[in-house]
Amino acid sequence: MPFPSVKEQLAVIKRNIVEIIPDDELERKLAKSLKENKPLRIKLGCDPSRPDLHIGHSVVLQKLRDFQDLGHIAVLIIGDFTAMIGDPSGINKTRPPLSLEETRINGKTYFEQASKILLEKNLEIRYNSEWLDKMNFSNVIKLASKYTVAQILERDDFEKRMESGTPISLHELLYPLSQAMDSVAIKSDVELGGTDQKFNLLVGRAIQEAYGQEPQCIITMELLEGTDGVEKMSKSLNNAICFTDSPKEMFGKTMSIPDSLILKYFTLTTPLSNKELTGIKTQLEEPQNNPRDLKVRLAYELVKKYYDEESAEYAKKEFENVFVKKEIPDDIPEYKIDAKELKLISLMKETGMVSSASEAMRLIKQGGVYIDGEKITDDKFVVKAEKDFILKVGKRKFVKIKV
RNA sequence: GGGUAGGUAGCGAAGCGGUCAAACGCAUCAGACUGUAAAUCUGACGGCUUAUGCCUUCGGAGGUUCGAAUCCUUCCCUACCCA
Repeated sequence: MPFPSVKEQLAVIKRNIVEIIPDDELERKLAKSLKENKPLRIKLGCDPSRPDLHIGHSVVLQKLRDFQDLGHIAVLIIGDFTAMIGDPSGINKTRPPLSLEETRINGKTYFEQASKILLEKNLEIRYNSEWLDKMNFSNVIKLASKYTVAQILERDDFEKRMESGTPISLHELLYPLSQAMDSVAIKSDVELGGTDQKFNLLVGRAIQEAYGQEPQCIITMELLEGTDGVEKMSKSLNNAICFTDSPKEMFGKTMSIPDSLILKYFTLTTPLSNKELTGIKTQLEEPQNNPRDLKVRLAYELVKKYYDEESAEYAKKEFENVFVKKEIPDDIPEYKIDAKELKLISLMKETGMVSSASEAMRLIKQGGVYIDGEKITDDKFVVKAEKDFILKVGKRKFVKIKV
């Protein structure tokens, strides 16, 4: 008997989620699957236009994994079709449409990263161009007839954009429907998503019903704020901790999150048990504890999860060295220079530490540039290439200059 | 199809013939203080080997003027109202 009891399953499923809609329906589906010994199909859609996964994504991926562990089928939908069209939603005009090939490549790296969390068994990967690309205009009209303008405009961001007068392209109104078609195509029983996806997920229910299917349950999960502590984590906002970040980066970025997020990060992104989480909560409330120490633990856990214990240990040590003891990190990029003498400004530009000479100048004047630990304040400083040295720019950029 | 209001640096938003590389706010970066936290303070924030200098910017293209983000023509784009 592969499936645990409904009760046991629900206990796992309900951990760290915001909402199940409708609650009792999920229970029924689980009971039925148990009775028929047939796994549920759990859908998660992803956008391959940005192939870098971050720990914000991990929240929902982890939930998908939970379902896998319970014996259900995870259906990962790569939204290559959508990515091919591009998503010129008002603000995001710059996002270029991808070619089919690019979406495949991204889809692949997406999967590679996701496999840090997902199991290979009980996994089905589907590209939505498989069915969406085949729809002709009459199919689209038929689909569009199943939902009303008023219903679509209920969506929060549409409403806001209407109010503020930002443009909404017609095809954007169709996106929720195309996502809903994915649910129809793969006959999903449950769809996962962040709370911001609630609307889209609900449309999925309506459309499945309109196409004569039993509607999926939806499960929404908390969104994770980025390292800035305000905006939701996103690569383009530059506040993301990515799966592909090096252990050191991952550790450092984690250390920079605001205190208020420590518990949330622990809860949503680490495998700690409820009991351990309670312990952390208590510690955070006790004033004699420095929240920094808990962040160190958090950063350690994260690196351990995405790499291993050894990397975590190393990242921690490096962090202590560089930022607490103000020492130079072990491994820093190297750059070889040929000239015997070189203006510091040129060097900074050449090594890519700054993007313009003006910026270099500014940094020097502001006291953010060090050579072998010595602050350089003269913007006309000329580097003499006699021996190797370490150039430090700003808080965390180092380069070793080789002669 | 008709009308109205608009398009300014990463975003928001002033400016409406010279003193505009363009106020202000946010974001960003650096410095101080710290726990690479928050808050706060200081400074920077188009480019140029930093200059009381030059170059490129105010939707696009032309034009008027000694001089244009500011005026004119035209084109493109957006929202709103009417049909």
